[in-house]
Amino acid sequence: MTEELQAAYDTLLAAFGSQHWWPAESADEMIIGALLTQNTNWKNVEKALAGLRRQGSLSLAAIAELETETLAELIRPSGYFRQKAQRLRLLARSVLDAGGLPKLAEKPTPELRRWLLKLKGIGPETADSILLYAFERPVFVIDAYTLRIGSRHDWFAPATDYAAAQTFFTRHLPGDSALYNEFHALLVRVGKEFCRPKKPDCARCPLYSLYREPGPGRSTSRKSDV
DNA sequence: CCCCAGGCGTCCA
DNA sequence: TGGACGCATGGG
Repeated sequence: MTEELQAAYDTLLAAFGSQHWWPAESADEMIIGALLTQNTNWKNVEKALAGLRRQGSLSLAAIAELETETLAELIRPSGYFRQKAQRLRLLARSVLDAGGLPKLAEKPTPELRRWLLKLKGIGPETADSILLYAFERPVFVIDAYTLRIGSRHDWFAPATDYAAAQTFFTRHLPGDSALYNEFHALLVRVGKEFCRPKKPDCARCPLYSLYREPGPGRSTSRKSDV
């Protein structure tokens, strides 16, 4: 399985090239984008980030000072803008109260992850995205595409939850943040194009040649990975 | 018109 | 513990 995963990574990298994630010019911008992109098209997030940048508010310090209503209007294009304004402001204030990002970076990864997960609006994917892309910790990010692609390829069962899927990847890959960075970005890339929920285009997917129809007993014979 | 997007919190069985 | 639902804009 380790070889199969490596083959998938190599195939994706050959097909799409390096994705250069996260697309942000600062850690602050990365973290802001991570919150805004929850269940939201990245194009919409870019509009919201542009709005913040135009106001000189594309930083956690600036956001912490904005009124929630003002912030909501600035990020409106990213959707769920009332919720996100509240949660983004809370996140910004929490980071500052904790002494800023450099201070937070002193925490070991498990403690930092727990700290992030306590914040309203930060779930496992957002927390792990921040850990990987802002703090460069070797944490594999799971998202809807990853779950879809992973179950499709029988890497794990269809009902596998976030933690179990994450365990699967970390068990079969070396703990390398650069690898996790690129792999997750590539999974999102291939997912967007070929693995949409109701419009999958598996036959043209670069991973198709690696896909094997589950044989008798195979789909439930992954006890070693659970 | 429908589908969907780089989720999360809440509620309820 | 897990499944439904609300949150919302904007592009295809």
